Amino acid sequence: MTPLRSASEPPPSPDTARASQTKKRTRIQAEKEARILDGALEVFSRYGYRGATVDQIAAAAGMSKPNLLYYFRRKHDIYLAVLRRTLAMWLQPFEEIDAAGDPAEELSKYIAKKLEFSRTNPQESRLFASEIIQGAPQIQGVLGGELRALVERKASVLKTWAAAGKIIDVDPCHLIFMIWATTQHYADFASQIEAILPDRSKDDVIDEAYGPLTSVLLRGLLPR
Amino acid sequence: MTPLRSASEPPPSPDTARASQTKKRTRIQAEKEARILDGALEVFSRYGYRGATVDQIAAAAGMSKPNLLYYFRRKHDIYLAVLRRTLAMWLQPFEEIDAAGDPAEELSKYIAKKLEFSRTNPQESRLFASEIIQGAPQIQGVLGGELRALVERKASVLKTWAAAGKIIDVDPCHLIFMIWATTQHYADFASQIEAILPDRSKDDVIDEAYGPLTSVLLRGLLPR
DNA sequence: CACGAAGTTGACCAGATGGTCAACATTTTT
DNA sequence: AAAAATGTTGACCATCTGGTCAACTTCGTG
Repeated sequence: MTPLRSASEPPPSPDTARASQTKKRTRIQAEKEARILDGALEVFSRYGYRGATVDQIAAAAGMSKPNLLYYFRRKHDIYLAVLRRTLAMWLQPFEEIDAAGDPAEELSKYIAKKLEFSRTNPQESRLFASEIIQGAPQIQGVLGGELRALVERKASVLKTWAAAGKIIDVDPCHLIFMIWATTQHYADFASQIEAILPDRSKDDVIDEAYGPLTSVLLRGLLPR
Repeated sequence: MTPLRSASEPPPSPDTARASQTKKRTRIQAEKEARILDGALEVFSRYGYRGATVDQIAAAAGMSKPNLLYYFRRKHDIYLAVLRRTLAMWLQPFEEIDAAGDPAEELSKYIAKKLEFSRTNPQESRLFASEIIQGAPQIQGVLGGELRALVERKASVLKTWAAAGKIIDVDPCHLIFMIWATTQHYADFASQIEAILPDRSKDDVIDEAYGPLTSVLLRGLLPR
């Protein structure tokens, strides 16, 4: 199981692939690597790791396969790079929950941010979901380390709020899961939603979702 | 796009594969086909359609590849068969929501059933999720047909309840999505949950989830 | 038990896939 | 402008994958 290195750490071994070089990047490197990550996101989010092919990714990135492999020597390296980028985006709103803020406002802001993420980054959401459904083989470490610590920290914030009578007193982890599940659903299960509500655009559905989500979750969470 | 045929319909063309024969099935057929579907569920739910290999499925079913292909001529046929079985299981609790029942009780029963499905059939849940994340290429028809009609019917039940002041008045489709998302989360994202709550068993987590889920959702849904 | 039907498999095939490499092209540096 | 570094690619290879087939074994039934 290859661990996820942060982009700033040096590569562990000699590696001619350009994407792993820590020294200065050329203009072309930066541009091509960005295109590759975008193409890879598209393909991996649709087919999962094993279902995606390097040829597909190269085509999506608008370059030849050998050219792509000049920047990322292995399919696996591309996957780790997109996954790392995605994980960072996924985590950010969660970190921003402010213990000092008003519970109702903080939670409704968090719900709004997660819903907005489902609108603007559905592929990232699906890539993440796909990795987890498949047992999170590549990011187990991060989930059990960084994410777990973060959840514990935020859970204790929710506990404080509960102790102060500001929200109801139930296991905060499950509250967090509820928010994750309901908001990510609009990205991960978009094709199901589209089939069920064919007359409404994806954007409209997410606009509509905001009301029911906040009203049910906040009504359910806040004391009367 | 191959449509999903129901198991009782005759095959569309001459087909020597045993699984598609409508006439009498031998003892061996029934047994082997069941083993294949179980093995296929295991593999497809873990790797998705493209990521799964026929060899893997054969191994999981405890037989040789040619032997497996004697019962299902194509990988695609196996996939459709498991998916069909899964879809039926997935739909059943939803159909059982009773318009004449008490809203609070009906909804809490439905939540309990879905949560129980996540406990007893996590692979089915993940297979279904995987298919939908990948754009539902095989079951678009069913989603836009049967499921859509079913959702419309149940949505109008919720609307009736809302009109009678028995639940709050928000778009019922989004309420349904909330219940689906929160309950399925415990199967689909099990590996994430396990990483975050490593001390609790899967079964315990689902036991714990029942309280927060019903209390938040019902508090959020029912009038004060 | 005999005979046809059903079930099983090793060997095989064509195409797809991840990855390499030598040769060539372009960009950057001196 | 020449040299060095960086970027690009067609052709190629080993392996994997879905699927076939002829030969063989086992099963059900009169």
